[in-house]
Amino acid sequence: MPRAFAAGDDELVEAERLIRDRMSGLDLDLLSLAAVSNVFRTATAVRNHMERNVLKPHSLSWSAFVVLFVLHIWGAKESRELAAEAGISGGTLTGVLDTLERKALVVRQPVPTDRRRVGVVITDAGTSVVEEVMPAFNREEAQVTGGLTVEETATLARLLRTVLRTAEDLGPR
Amino acid sequence: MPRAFAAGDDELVEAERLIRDRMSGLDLDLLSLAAVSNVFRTATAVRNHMERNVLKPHSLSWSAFVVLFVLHIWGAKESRELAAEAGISGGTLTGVLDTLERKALVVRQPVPTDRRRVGVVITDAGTSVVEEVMPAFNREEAQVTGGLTVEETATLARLLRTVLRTAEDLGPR
DNA sequence: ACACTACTATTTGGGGCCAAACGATTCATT
DNA sequence: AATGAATCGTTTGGCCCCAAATAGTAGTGT
Repeated sequence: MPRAFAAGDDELVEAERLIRDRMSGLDLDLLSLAAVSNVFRTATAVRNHMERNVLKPHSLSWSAFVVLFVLHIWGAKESRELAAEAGISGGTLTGVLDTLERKALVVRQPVPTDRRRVGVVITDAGTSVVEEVMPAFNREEAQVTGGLTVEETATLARLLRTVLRTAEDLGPR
Repeated sequence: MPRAFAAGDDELVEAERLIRDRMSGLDLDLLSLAAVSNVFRTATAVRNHMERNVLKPHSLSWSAFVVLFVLHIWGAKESRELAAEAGISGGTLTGVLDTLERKALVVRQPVPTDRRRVGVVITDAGTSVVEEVMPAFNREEAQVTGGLTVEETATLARLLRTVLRTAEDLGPR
């Protein structure tokens, strides 16, 4: 929803004219600005849409669903890997797991061989939730990409993967 | 960073095989799943990169910077529009403005004609920050899109804009 | 055995985020 | 003028988020 960096491809909207004017002295790469901005704008819009229409009815946060999804795919995971897989920090995962465990969608299990580590297992209730939410989720995904052809959708995924790799390889530095 | 929905175009990674297996009964549209997932993954990775390498040195949050940027472009804005432009809720903006005002980067001003409304003006210090951060920000944007040709970058922006429009038009329902 | 180092999940502190409730103000109808 | 609805920014409550500090555990070398 942020209109801040609004920028299409051909159509030059008022916002971008303004940006160009106000930033003229700064010698910016407006093309990459538009692309990256649209990544954020799109992600925000789609995520809001998903949270409101799919997740909220189940009282699930985004991260909670991702964690549940990962567990459903992989069966069980230890905290450490789970956080990496879900793309959140360890400290955040602790809170998310607290919430999920309170709802009995997930269970923490001590690892016998190493008392530092904690295993996480999805419960039957948790599995039910994923299997109920996932199709609805995917239905919305198909909706939001409905304006693209199949080829365009594939292209979009490919181009994004390239950017993703670059960003990850760039690292924190 | 979330590897959860990892999915490229041609290369079938382990994660997607697993997803296909575990979700085979659910009849999912894996193409739109891959595209949408990559939007999130890319947004998260790039945003993390930006926050760590560009924003954090200035002790700025993502939203704080967007708000500052909007104000720099438009000069001054009222709360209501500012929130819409920055893509955050009114309640969130209140907090962000508190933070920005505490740092003297922004000032709240009463609107004479309507005592419900509040105008927000960027200070000289705030302007300096934007003009200092923006080029660095854009440099990183150019970096992360460095793996794409100019045509591909433009295509990416265009495809995303289509998805963005669709998602916004879909609305909350 | 002992210290040292490295790793684990958790806690802490400071924000950010939203929806819903709230109080103040304005507008519309009467 | 007065009442009622609409609109504004803020507050509240609950969750998410991270980085840094912490406590507990395991491994390593001496």
